[in-house]
Order: sequence, then structure tokens, then C-alpha cells
Amino acid sequence: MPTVARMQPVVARMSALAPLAASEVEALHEAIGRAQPIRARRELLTEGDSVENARLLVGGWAARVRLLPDGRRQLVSFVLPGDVLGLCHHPSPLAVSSVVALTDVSLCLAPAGSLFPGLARAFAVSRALDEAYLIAQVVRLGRLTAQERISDLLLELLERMHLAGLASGNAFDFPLTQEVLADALGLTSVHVNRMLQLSRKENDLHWKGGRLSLVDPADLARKIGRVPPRVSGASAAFQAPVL
Amino acid sequence: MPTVARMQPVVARMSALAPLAASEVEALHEAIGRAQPIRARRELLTEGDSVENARLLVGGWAARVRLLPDGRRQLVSFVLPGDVLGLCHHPSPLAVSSVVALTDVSLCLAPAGSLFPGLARAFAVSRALDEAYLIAQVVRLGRLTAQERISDLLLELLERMHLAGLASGNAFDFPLTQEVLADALGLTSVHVNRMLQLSRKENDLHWKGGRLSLVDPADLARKIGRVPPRVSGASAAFQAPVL
DNA sequence: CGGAAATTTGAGACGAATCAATAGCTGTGG
DNA sequence: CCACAGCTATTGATTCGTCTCAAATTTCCG
Repeated sequence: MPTVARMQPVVARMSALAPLAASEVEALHEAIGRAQPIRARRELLTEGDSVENARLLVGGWAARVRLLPDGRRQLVSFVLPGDVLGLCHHPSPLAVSSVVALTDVSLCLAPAGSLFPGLARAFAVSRALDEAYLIAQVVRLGRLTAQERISDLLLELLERMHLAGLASGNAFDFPLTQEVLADALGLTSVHVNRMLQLSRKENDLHWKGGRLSLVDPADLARKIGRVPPRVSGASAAFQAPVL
Repeated sequence: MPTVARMQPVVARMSALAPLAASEVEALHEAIGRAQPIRARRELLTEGDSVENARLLVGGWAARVRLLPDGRRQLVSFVLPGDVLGLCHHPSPLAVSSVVALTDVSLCLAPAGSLFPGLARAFAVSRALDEAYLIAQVVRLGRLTAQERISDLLLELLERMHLAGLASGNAFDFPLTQEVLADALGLTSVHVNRMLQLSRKENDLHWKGGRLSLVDPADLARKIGRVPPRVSGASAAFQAPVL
């Protein structure tokens, strides 16, 4: 069995969301083996498309995006490695927003939940988490200041990367541009840039060469009054170590 | 069979979301008969509570609310008559935000979806619509101006009231205060007030004595570039008549 | 090494918040 | 029927946060 650090993000995340049988881990690896590469900027899902089967994001970053007629863009949510895409529980479903690859990405079909009860449970928890993240996004956009929005989002991303075994300590690979960040946060890239500089000056974070590290996540979370989402008995979210 | 205008909102909405058998309508009426009244400002659901069974909002308005430690408040979504509450597909679920009654409200247990396939389908579509409304809220808060936010939300509410058979033409009973509206839109009540006056001056809407009417919903929607959410083959949302 | 993309910087304009005060309603009790 | 209390809505003056438009700089990548 590989160590957590080398485990497939999909496997790490699903196992963290629900206990999996060996056969289920096996099925995941098989699915991952059939993953398809997709280039950055390509759409994984187009708004209005019908969604047949769930997919797993094996690697890379993607996002649900809504484009306004006049060119304004809102990034609804991020899709990280290990996330489930296109879960749906009603017939003839349509995607409500398109999903685009933010980086080169690798995608596979999810094993049928009906055959694997543990996986089905993990998918369900994943779905609940998605909703919790969506609500967090609403609160960020509606009631947080620019700096709070940035800190809050980065804390969320750190937690999620931890879930997938992709964060080491308080750092993780961060492939986004400030422009993308701005579209997620309802700000302009210019303002994101200035606020990031402020955060750096206050020694809240380091971001260099595609790698981001939060100096003291627990302290930062306290500072902005952040409460990580809980969706089942135990918090599914990464618990930042108290220093 | 009562006319649409007099039909129970719950029945009107569920029938609009999926075809229901007579026995299912019957079951809904039975459930409605056992509805409990709840006073304005009471919580229907507390954040972190475990959610056992789905509920139906029989009458009155409610909202999912998140409160920040420093008193800021964000209204995540509205819950209107006929809406389903606490749908959940994984064990030991926790509510991710509290739901408070904005007016006096009437709530009942939803009939078990497992016994009624038509209802199960309606619940599923309802769930998909909830997500679509949540995404719409993200876009509103992230990328629309104050005036666009107001128009967009009011259009959404009109559509939803129509679904429940509670709008007549372009008007419906609107029990919210400007303060509540502000908390939903990520604005201050002062600014909401000024923008509403603007909308009235431009003859986009009338709002007097708890009744709101949009002068020309189709035109207003075009003006702000609004696209009503679609979640299944046919649009579940009210189609504004073209004048 | 060269060109495109991303980041950084500056100055000024604008949208929305804030603070504070007034006016209008709604319901309640005398 | 009036007076009062307590919300809700309205108004004004000012401040603050964020946007806009450019331009310069740095980084990334072929």
C-alpha cells in the first residue's frame, strides 16, 4: 500500500470521506487507469449538456464557470483532484454551469456507485461537501471584504488539498493566476494583487513559483472568523494543527 | 379538483416538477393536514443539527442564513411555499446552515419518497433547482451591480412563486423588509432602498403594502441579461410571457 | 533569446458603506 | 379614537473600498 503522500488523490480523498473495501480501492485504480488527459481551457462539461455518468478528477484543477452576456465571468466553485463531477439523482439532468479545465487535467469515469456501497457513501458525502463549499462561496462574496475573501478561499483550498493528500504541512501547489482568483472572488485582478501583497507583508502567506503556503492557517482562520464546513458526524475538513 | 389559483402551493409545485399519481397528491394533502405552525424569527433548522426527514414548506417564507461572528449576516437562499427542506442522501447528515422563518410559517413532514416514485422524482428535481438557485446567488453576489442583483433576485422570486401557483400575472405577495433583502444581496438596507427607488422611477416595478409587481419581467430579464435556470429537459422555471 | 502572459504600480473615478437624523406605518392600550 | 412605541422606510452628507484605465515590469515558455 502506498503512503499517503504518494497515494492517488482520488483514492486518498474517497477513503477519507468513507471507509472503502479493498475491492472498491481496486475499482478506483482501474478507473484511474482509463483516465483521459484534457488540455487547459477545454471544457469538461458544457452548460446545458445532459450529464450521464459521474466523473472523477484524477489530476489538475478545474472550475465551474458562469459567463455573463457582456463578458463578466464568475467562477462558481473549484474542482480539485479527487473531486466528483456530475453527480446527479434525477433523470435527464442538465449541467447548470460549464466546467473548464484551469490546468491540464486528467479525468476518468467514476465506478458505478450501485456496485460499491462504500463508494456510494463517499460520493454522497462529496456531494454534501460540494454544497457546503457553495454556501461558503455565497458568504464570501456577500459579506466578506476583499482580504477576508482571499484568506478564506485559500484556507478552504488548503483543507481540500489536504483531503486529497496533496498538501504538505501548510503548503500546496497552486496553479492559479490572480486573474482566475479574481473571477472566483468577485474582484478585479488588480485588487487581488494589491491585497495579496498586503497579506504577504503581514506574513500571512507565501506564494512563489506556483507554490503557496499559509504561515499559520489556524491563526488566519481565527483572524477572519472562519469555521470549516462540517457535513457529517466528524468534520470531513482538514483540521489545521494548533501551533 | 381545485383550480390552480386555489391549489395548495405544495401540490402545485410538486405537480409542476414531476407528474404525480392521484395517490401521491392524496399523500401530500394528508401531510399538509398535519402541518405545524411556526412563528416568524423561529428557526426551522439549526446549523449543525442532524437532519432526519425531509420537510415541506406549506406556507410562509423562510431562508437559509449564515451568521458571522461579528454580526454580519448572509442570507444564502430563500425557502418558499412548496419548497422541500432537508433533503439528504447520506447518513448522519448535518445542516450546513440554519433555516429561519421570515414570516409565520407552516411546515409538514414530506411523504417518504421511497413509497411514491412520482414524488421522489419531484424531490430530485427540486434538489437540482435548489442548486441552480444557489449558483445564481453566487453569480449575483460576485458579478452583478446592486441594481442588477435586485432585479435578478426579484425575477427569480416571481418565477418561483409562479411554480407554486402563488403569483398572479407579474405580481405576488412579498413579505420581506428591505433589510432582509439587503442581507440576501450582500448590500446595506440603505443602498437597497435607493436602488429600489431608482427601479420604481424607471417603472420596472411596483412595491406597495406587501405586494410586489414587475412591470415587464421579460424586458427586465433581457435588460440585465438574465437566463432562467433549466435543470431538466424542459425549463422548470416560469416562462415570462412576451408582451 | 524573444514574445506572450502574468504581475506590479500609479492616479483618479465611482459604487456602496457609514453615520445620523427624519418620516411613515402598524399595532396596542388607554 | 387618539397617543405612543417600535419597527420600517427614506433622506442627506461623507468616507471608504474597489474599479478603471494605463503603463511598466517580471516571469514563463517555446
